[in-house]
Amino acid sequence: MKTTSATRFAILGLLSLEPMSGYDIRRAVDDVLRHFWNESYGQIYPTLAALEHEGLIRLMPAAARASARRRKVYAIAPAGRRALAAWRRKPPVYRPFRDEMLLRLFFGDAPSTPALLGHVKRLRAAETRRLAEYKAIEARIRREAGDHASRPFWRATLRFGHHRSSAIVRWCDETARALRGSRARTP
Amino acid sequence: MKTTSATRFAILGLLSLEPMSGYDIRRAVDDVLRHFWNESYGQIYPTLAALEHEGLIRLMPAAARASARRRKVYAIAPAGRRALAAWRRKPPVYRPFRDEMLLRLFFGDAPSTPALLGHVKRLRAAETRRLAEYKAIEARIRREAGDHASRPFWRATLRFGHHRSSAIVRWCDETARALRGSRARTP
DNA sequence: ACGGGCATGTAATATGTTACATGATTCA
DNA sequence: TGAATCATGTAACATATTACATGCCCGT
Repeated sequence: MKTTSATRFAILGLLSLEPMSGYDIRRAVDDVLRHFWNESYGQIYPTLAALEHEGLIRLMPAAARASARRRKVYAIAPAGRRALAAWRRKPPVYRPFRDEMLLRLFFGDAPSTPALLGHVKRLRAAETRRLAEYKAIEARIRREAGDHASRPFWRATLRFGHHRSSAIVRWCDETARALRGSRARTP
Repeated sequence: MKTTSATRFAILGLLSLEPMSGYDIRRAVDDVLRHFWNESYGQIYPTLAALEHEGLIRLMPAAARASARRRKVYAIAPAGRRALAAWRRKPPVYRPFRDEMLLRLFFGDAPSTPALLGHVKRLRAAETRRLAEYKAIEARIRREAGDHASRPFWRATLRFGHHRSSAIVRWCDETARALRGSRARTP
């Protein structure tokens, strides 16, 4: 394996906060990393097995687990913390991004303009929803992580989302105006 | 094949502008779609074959080709134009995005702060470069596509990049300030 | 004559999602 | 007791990148 994937570090990162099962990790990703990350079970379970094999995480003894269920709770090992720290300092590799909405827009023409305006409108609604979510998360961080050492970092990622979504909303408004205008000029 | 991939439509879209070879398509993607799309030869050539098989594009006769070289130039077929038009109107499927820089930042701590500030600084430089590129492309559109019907659509995608990059630059500045500040407060 | 760009294509590999199989536990 | 949720795992499939193989054509 060549493994340039960040999946293992997302998992290691979450385990650095507290011990978790594969199921917990999935939930944590969906709950807290959602705005800039995602993982599926198909990635999580095999990666967990590999990480344990490499000694970066340890399976906690059943006795120490919260319930009698057959959950498998993993904790990060010292080698895992070191790997995480090293990865954190490494400049992220650039991943070219793809945007299907922009692709549609680029190949737009007069007859498709109403449909494209619909795409823009839906995007605007989605980004507006995100802005509201960010506000809720910010309140939650203030409440639950008042003094946590990670707070400034969590806040920074949140602010990224805020800046990004605000900019997209502004773009949607500008573009709706421009496209309605050009449709009027070119009937 | 289930084929929800937009690759075929990126190719169809480019061929709707003018007939091209696989090599040309790769160059066009890198040249004009670069800011929101990418394709590799490994995708382009097999997709071209499939598209021709389905009758969405046609191989132009060698005689009609610009040079005597063994280039294979494809033109979009009427069925291809129809498929492109139908796709254009379909709301884009949401693809969750992943940002490795934000992932690093989220799992940041005091000792890694200087490295993270480095990531932020490099991102700022990259987005600033993009802004300059957008300006150059805007001038080029004005020059080369003064009256082209696609101009409003091309401009809209460009404006998206502008809004996005500007917002990220602002976030970088804000975040650099915040992280330097919290490093000072938590030594 | 040869280096660089033009040009097509494939194989190996990486990465990821989705759907399914399986079953335990909890609670109304 | 039955539905919802917890929980683990895998197989099939989809998508994409990278590296390689191959060879032509043009200008110096």
